Amino acid sequence: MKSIFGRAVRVFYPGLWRDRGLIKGYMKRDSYCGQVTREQIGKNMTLCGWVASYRDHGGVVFVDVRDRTGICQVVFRPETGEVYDLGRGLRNEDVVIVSGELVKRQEGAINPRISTGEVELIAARATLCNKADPVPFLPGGHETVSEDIRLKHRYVDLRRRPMTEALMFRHRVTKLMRDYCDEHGFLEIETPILYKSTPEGAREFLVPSRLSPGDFYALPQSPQLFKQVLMVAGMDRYMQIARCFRDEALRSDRQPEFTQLDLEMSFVDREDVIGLVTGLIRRLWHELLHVDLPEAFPLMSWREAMDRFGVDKPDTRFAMELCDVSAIAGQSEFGVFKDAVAAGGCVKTICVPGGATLSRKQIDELTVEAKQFGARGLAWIKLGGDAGAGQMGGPIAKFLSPAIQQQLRHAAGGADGDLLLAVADKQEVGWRVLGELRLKLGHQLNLINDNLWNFLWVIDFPGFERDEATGKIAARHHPFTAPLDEDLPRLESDPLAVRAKAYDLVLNGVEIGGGSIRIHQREVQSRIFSLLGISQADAEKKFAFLLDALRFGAPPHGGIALGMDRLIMLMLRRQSIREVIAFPKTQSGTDLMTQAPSPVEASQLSDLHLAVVGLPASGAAGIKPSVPGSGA
RNA sequence: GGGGGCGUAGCUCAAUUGGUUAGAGCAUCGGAUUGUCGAUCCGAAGGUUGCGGGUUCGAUCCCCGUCGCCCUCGCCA
Repeated sequence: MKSIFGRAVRVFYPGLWRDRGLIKGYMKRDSYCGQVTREQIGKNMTLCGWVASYRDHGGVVFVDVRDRTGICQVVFRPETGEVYDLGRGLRNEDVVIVSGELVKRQEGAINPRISTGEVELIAARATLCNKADPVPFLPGGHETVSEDIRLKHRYVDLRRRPMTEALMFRHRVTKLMRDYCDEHGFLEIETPILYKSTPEGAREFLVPSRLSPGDFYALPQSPQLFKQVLMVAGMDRYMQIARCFRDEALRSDRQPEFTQLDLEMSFVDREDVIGLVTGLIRRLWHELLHVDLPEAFPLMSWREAMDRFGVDKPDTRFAMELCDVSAIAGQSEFGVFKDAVAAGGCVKTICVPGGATLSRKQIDELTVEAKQFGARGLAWIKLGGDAGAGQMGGPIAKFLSPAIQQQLRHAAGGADGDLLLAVADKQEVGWRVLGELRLKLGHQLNLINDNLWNFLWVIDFPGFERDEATGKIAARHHPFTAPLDEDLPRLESDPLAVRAKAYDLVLNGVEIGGGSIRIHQREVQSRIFSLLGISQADAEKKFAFLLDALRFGAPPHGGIALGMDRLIMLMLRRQSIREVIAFPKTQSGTDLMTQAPSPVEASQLSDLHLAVVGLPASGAAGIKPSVPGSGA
């Protein structure tokens, strides 16, 4: 059999091993534990791995040996002397090399629960490479170990089957992405990690410069500007599995450093990028999940997404869509509705199927939720129920005439037994509140079919929005996003109505990627800058290199970035991206295994011309608890 | 930065209204055991109840503070 690693690894130190009472012999792995099969019965082979479990019957001893591919049972027999003695001394997570004949298991001793359960290796030679201390938890255990323990001893955690599989799966995803991009003419090009600070958007990690005292690099939030420069440079198509950094609060689907599949293409329009990425996703699902996705994913305008689902990343696996009933509710005698519509706002509803059975307490909880998202209150109407068939119940029903009630019921598509929830407010509040309640209720009422893979492209995003705090116009995506051609004339007259050539890829209500066609004309770029209140001087200062590049021959170009961590999390149906990242950080940005971040030597600080100031009184520079939770 | 949950043996969890020496399973150690596979049986060892303070005759339990982890809102062009 061919060597797995393609080269022999010299690890044989006879003297050392003999001193430790180990078995002599030079053995090189020729098989992986999880890959031994019936067809190999009768062959001699050598396995390497970790002791997953041992069962000592006084005579025969069974040891399950595990490597990243799986588990194989090894049998130690008394007649093998010192090999047997070694075998019966093995404990969990000891590292061993075992050679012997692969045999068919006896009748009745077959274990159908593991793929190698029909065979076993009869140990003829064995080497104990390293005795393991008792591990904090067993990788094969059935109990759920708390996440901080897992993170602290990640090397043990990664031996657990689900984690090993996640990392192997992740490898296949990135491999396939590279292959696909290569087939489509992309070049993989690295971009700098030490980058220039561009204080738009997310907070950046800063890196002090020793050679330029007082100056700083920043870690890139994404390689955005570099990939555009690569297009100007004529590379035509660029891809990178790129690490990105953002110093913002963490969530279960957010890490301070994360990975994107970053793409950029020249001489393309929106449809080209969408088509290419759709093809990539279809390939991934076909080859890795054995699911055939439709040839094209639905396109939905941002406006339609907001009107129907209240969010710009709709989960279309269930209905319960938003319904604007302003025209009807504005005619009613219910002051809250009437006033909201009169003030230029709206009345929106969702119809909760079977929701009439919700208790008053549950509805009150929804109201609390609604207020959290900015609503002043939540109106509710029960259809049918105590009020009688075809009637409406609840505190506001009495303000609604029979005619209005009929129209409402018809518009919202409700039937007896349903619950109407209504928000009367500004349009944005209506979207937000009902969009969030829809998702919450969708989960709560089990309306979501977990087997669906509902992809869609959200397009025609607004290019700009008004910053609530400053009142200024701000770019929604980034200031290099091209507006739709037909909206260009309105850039100055009605900027908030200008739509962008931006697109997001959404899967089951999760944004897994986004991109845009960029501006490649100087004239358009300066109009955008003046709209955003960025002076020529400011623009030069912040983005000089990009503006220069645009002057010296920029092709039309556009691209996209896919969030690798989220994508793989969804493919594997994990609850957190930490389950698909080898060494993730905690919610407070610390690494429990390495204890990063940590204080540094005073000399390191002085080399960098840095001084630590403004720490809380108790925390003098360089002093903090060394081990979490230990109080040490 | 705000809100919430959790913190007891190496791990997963118990512990009556605040009451005697804080228990169990797994892991570890010793012994038995020749077909197990979450092996089984007998025995042993293992604890600053995250840390600090307070209330009390008495605190794992109640109160305050603090640290850590998770969820969530803000935040993430």
